[in-house]
Amino acid sequence: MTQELFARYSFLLDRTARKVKQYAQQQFKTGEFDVTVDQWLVLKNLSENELLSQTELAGLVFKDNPTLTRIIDLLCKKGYVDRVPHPQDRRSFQLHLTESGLAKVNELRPKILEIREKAWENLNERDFDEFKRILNTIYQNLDGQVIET
Amino acid sequence: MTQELFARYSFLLDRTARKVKQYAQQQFKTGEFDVTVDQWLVLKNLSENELLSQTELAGLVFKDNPTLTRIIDLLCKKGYVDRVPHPQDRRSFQLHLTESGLAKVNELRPKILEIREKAWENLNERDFDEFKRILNTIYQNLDGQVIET
DNA sequence: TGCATATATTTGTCACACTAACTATTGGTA
DNA sequence: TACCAATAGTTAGTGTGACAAATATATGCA
Repeated sequence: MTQELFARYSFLLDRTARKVKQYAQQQFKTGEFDVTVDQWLVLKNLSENELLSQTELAGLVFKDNPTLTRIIDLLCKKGYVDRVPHPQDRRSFQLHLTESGLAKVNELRPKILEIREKAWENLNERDFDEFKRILNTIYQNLDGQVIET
Repeated sequence: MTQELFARYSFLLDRTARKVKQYAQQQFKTGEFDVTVDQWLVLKNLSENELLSQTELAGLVFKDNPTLTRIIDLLCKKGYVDRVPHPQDRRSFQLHLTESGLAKVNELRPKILEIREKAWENLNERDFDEFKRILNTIYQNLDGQVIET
């Protein structure tokens, strides 16, 4: 196999992932969304799953614990999330979206879907399926674990 | 279009890009390569293009100038790169790979190609072409500029 | 010549990723 | 019961990424 050529995937992948994040973040900023792209991901998952612990949430969004700790810190400071002590396990918290956090999610959700669409101009549903398949295969190749879509 | 579904691409893309970088970095570490993944990218490009300015190099690797400044700082500290004052333009440097830097590139290149291969298990050349095409389309959609492969 | 504007690089700030080390707590088990 | 391994979360250190602002130098043009 054309090793040199294939090795470029890592460069293209990294470059595109950064562009996608940067584009979204820019839109977030001009729209004064008051959250970052990663903070949004966390908020969104919290709105779909109440009472998660930080570790559970970290698993959902595929971030490590230290990263999640800091994102939650910021979201608490902004008043979108509360850390509620777990009733049985004093090591752990149940994450709770505040009213303000829920309002934020509902406000942003449609706007963000619109932002996300821009990437798919000139691409169709088959491209999307292919893309998803390849991304997930790469992920699995390097992770050695089974993942769901 | 199934907006919600399509919007997942950003998550999958980000997750996979991080996994790819993390996997490589881990291999770099156990192999005691003495550089990070991004530092490697910079070294590699320097080995293929002598006498670049920082801005030119930044364009090649798609990093912004401040980021590149810091990466070059580290590579200088490690003795792999020198900043040579530009003979005509006193604002600018010509980046020069030291002997040690060149040796490092030659030492690492084959090892890194091997590491990069792992991602492509169960995938073929057509997948690679598709992947490249989609990544580049997304990039262009969000960038508005023409890019070469 | 003399100034306005553009360019190359650096610095500062905030956010995120990954690792390692650390605290507090839990739960099983000898 | 006393211990010990596992778990939840945090802190610290380093590297990277984006953006804005600062500095130094170049260049074009009146």
